[in-house]
Parts: sequence; structure tokens; C-alpha cells
Amino acid sequence: MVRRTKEDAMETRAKLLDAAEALFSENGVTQTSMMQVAEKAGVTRGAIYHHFDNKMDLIESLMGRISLPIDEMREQIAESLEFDPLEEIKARSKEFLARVQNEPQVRSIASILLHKCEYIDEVNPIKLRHVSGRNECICEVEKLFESAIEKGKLSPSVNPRIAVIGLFSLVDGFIYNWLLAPDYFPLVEYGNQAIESYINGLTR
Amino acid sequence: MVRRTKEDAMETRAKLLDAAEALFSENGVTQTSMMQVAEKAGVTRGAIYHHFDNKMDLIESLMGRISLPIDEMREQIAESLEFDPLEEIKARSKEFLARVQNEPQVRSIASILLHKCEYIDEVNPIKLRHVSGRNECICEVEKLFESAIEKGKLSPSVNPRIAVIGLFSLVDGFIYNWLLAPDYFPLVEYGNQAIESYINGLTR
DNA sequence: GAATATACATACATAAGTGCATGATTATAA
DNA sequence: TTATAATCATGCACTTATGTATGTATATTC
Repeated sequence: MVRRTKEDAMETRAKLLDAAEALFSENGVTQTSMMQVAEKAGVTRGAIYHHFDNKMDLIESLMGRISLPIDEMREQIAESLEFDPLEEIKARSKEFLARVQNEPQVRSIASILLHKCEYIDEVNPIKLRHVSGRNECICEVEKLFESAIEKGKLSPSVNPRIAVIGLFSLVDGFIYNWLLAPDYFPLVEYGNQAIESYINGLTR
Repeated sequence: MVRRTKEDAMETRAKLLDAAEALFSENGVTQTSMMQVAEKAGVTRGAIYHHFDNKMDLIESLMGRISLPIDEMREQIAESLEFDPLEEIKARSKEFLARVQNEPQVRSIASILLHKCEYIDEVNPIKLRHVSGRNECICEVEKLFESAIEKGKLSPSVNPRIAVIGLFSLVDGFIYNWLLAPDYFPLVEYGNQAIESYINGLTR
């Protein structure tokens, strides 16, 4: 029960992260104690404080596990610039919705971010990560919109910045409301359709 | 300092609600103790437990103070059915954004709902109120969309339900993202434009 | 004007959570 | 093989929050 193999250690670390992810997304961050996380992972609190500094560090590690969609996008966006940027934007947005709906881990983290943690002061690492990630992502997609305008796919009268923020808000809002009551409407079906409407509305 | 007038009592009650509203929206619900609320209101914890059962009751009273936009809408929607429903929908959505931006109390409560409280289990009164309010509101606006279709303002091919949920998600998403970093973009200006785009996209 | 209820302060009892210090045991390196 | 370091358990000290019980002085009622 002590000084296990290095692989064993990584396994307990993973188990701790799994336990935290499940408990945080179900009961909320502040409503979940380190004790509960340890119990769910089948260890004691000592193990947690060995692997993580504190609860905040645990959360940060949690978020770090999933590949940020931003990082994935970065490369593909470059290619898409000479392809059809507008279709690329739609495809990316829809893919994001699909990931939230289909990948449990992504859904859990989205749930934690949107509903199960309190965004306090500016120095909250969770909030910082969220905001900075969002802003980066916005800048990337803004380029796509600009490219669409250059290619004549979009009227020059549309403000790319407003277009992106609207799109992001639409997607965020869909995920937010869907997570609030997942049985109320189908995320991907409704979301995809709304994205189409929104993009269509930009072009005229 | 004891057994003050009935009006005095209502005043301390109001002060407690003000203090709670400010602290909750700034520091989060769980991060705020009853002690802090009492101190900010200039009384002791005893006063709180005299006026409210517990923290949850305090929050519920807080939410009850603002007039639900749904209730306001209810009447006006009836009239609007024979007017221009689509314009009515836009106007209502924009008014909501404006209220969040301009009325501090509405903004505070929106901030608490969207960012400063954890939505735990199904019996959480806050979540229940939020969800049921949203669903009612969705049904009302759905009627407006149906009316718009009947009047030929909207193609019969659009699904009213999807249209509403999309609109609500867009508005919620805007408020969500704006509250996350209010300096990043102007809520009303960008929001209004995005609403126009979205509704435009529905019509074709 | 006596009786009572109200509005709050004060104090306490309890619980729970955090972080750390220390202990135990074994993998790993020398 | 010995020394070291890693992995985790255990126990403690400290803090903080909650709810309630009780006290007290005044408003209100009759």
C-alpha cells in the first residue's frame, strides 16, 4: 500500500483526476471535499496532497487533461484560409457541439466550467484560462471571417469581430442551456440548425 | 439596537439583501459567509437568521426582488400577436440586453446566476427557478414565432421551437460572455447586431 | 400600563475542511 | 546491498462556518 511503482503512481493520479472530474461535475467544486475525492479514488487525502498542491491545482490539472479545441484548430485554420472559410467556421462550430454531446470528458469539463464552479476574482486561474482561451480562439476565427469577406463569401459590411462574438455566444449559449436540462432539446440537431441560420443571416 | 420599528426591520432586511447581492455577485455564493453579509449590512448574524431561514432562503428572496421579465412580457405578447411578432421578438431581446447592461441590480443577479453560483442537484431552488422560468419564457416566444409564420413574415419551413432556443441561447451566450469580461466588447451594440443577423438568417 | 411579541445581539455547540508533519514501506539508484 | 527517495496513510492543529439557544430591550397590543 506504499511506494508503489511509478506506473502505479500515475494510475492513482489518473484515478484522482477521474474522481474529481466526476464529483465536481456532479456536485459542484466547492461542494466537493478532498476527502470525497480521495474516497472515490480509493485512497486517502494524503495521496491527493502528494500529487497536487491543493484543490485549485487539482482543478487546473483536470482542465489540462483535455486537448484544448483551440490548439487543434490553430493548424487547420491556416489551411482553411484558402479553402472556404465560412464552411470551415460552420464545421468547427458543429464539431464543438458534437464533442460536448458525445465525449463524456468534454461534457464534464464543460459542465464544471459553465455550471459547477464560481468565477470569483480576476486571479482565479480557472477564469483566467477560460477567458484567455476564449479570446485567443476569437482572434483565430475572426481571421476566418476576414478571409471570407476577402473572398466575397461575405458582405464587406459585416464586422468580423461582431460576427465571431455572436457565433461564440450562440454556441456557448446552446451548451449552457443544454447542460442545464439535457432532455429539453437535442444539442447537436438544434445547435447545427441555429448555426446555419446565424451564418446565413450574416451573408445578406 | 433591539426591537426596532416595523419599518426599521424592513430596512435592515433590505440592507441584508443589498449586502448579499453585492457580495454574492462579487465573491460568489459559497465564498460568502453569513458573517460577511451581516457585517456589510451593519448587523450581526442573528439578524440574518431572524429574517431568513438560511443562505438558500436568502438567495431566493434575492431573486424574488427583481421583476421577472417573463411576467412583464406575458401581457404585451398577447397584443403583439396581431402586430408584427418578429419585430416584437427583436425588441424584447434587445430590451433584455439593455436591462442587463444598464440596471445594476439586474446585472448583479445575472452575474450570480451565470457565474457566481454552483448549479447542483435537481432540488436546488435556484436552478429550478431558472429552468422553469426559461421554459415558460421559451413557450411564450415560441407563440410569437408561430404567429410570424402565419402572417407570412417567416418561412413555414422554420421550426419555431428551434428558432426560440437559438435566440435564447444567443442572448444568454452574449450575457454570459460579456459578464465574463465586460470590457472586451459592448454588450448592447454587438448583441443587437447579432440578434438582427440571427433573425434575418431565419427569414431566408 | 401590563403583557406579549418582535427585532436583534451574544454565545455556544457542533461539524467539517484544510494543510502539514510524520510514519511506514518499498521501488530505485549508487 | 545499502542508501535514498518516492508513494501514500495516519494523525493533529487550526480555522471557519453553520444553526440554534438564549438574552435583552423596545414596539405593539389589549
